[in-house]
Amino acid sequence: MAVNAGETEQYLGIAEVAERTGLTQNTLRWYEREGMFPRVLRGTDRRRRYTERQVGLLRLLTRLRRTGMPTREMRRFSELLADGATTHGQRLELLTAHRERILARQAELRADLEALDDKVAHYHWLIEQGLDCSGAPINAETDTDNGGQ
Amino acid sequence: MAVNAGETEQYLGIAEVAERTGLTQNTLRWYEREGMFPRVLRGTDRRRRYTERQVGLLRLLTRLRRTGMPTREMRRFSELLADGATTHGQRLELLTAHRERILARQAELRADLEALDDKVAHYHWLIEQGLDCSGAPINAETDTDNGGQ
DNA sequence: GTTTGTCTTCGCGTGCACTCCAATTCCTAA
DNA sequence: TTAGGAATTGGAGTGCACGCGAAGACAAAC
Repeated sequence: MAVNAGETEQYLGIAEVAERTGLTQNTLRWYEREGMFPRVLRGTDRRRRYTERQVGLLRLLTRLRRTGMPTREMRRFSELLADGATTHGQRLELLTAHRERILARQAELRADLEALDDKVAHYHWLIEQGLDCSGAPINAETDTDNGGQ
Repeated sequence: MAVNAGETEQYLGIAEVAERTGLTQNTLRWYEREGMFPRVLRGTDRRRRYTERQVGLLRLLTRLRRTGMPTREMRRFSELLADGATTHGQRLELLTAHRERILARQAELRADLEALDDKVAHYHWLIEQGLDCSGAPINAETDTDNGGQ
């Protein structure tokens, strides 16, 4: 430990950032190499020194990725960041477009969950009817179930 | 067309099933080959003949996959189907476990969407303050933004 | 009876998002 | 001064879920 022993203490080493963001060290390096994250400042020992602000950005990126944003869009976002305050509009555009995808995904999930619930209810019903526990009655072909609707 | 010309008409060709399930023909064949779907009956010409019931099952499998079920679990489910009515309990178990995952995913999505909304609001505010459109004022370093709370 | 078109099987190829590795560098502790 | 341990780099490998193309079979159309 004590990555920031001889320095300002306000900078974070990669190990701590990994722990705080849930990303692995490998992923952090890979994001940076591939341009998904702006270049991180290095100390005199060539090691990465993250700021609190950058950890915040990583948390945002984690959420974007987890909600299905492809890496090339994260890259695009990172480029816009590097271009400074003149790109706020474009960043907003990118984020709102992604927001729409999340909403669509939520609707899809809801519908899929509902269908699954119907199926679960159906199985509960079947079991209550005694159609389980190796007392297989009537027909026992390959497609004995997956009922109607 | 006319896959079921010389036969009972109640069977469906792979093309129609692909269209009705949203899966490609490749995926349908692959599911079957890899055991994610029970063996499909063949006609005299060796081609697949699906039943309406199987289309229903495919729709369920599509929902399971779309909601993140790994293929080995779909395989497991398919095996249970082949074992007939004695496995209703195990199928129910598998489906309810997956249901829990969907609920967790929904909660995660909600939280991520909320964070994104905060971010979007932040950018709206920034732009209203005039911090856009190449009139970059104050500081224009690499990390000029992504503010904490 | 040849063409056209759709299907078959088998197996290699692809895209994405990491993940791991080897060789090296640097700081700290003994 | 030496050893240990954590971090660095570039590049190769992995797992998942398909995608795709070749070679051949068969039915209906011409």
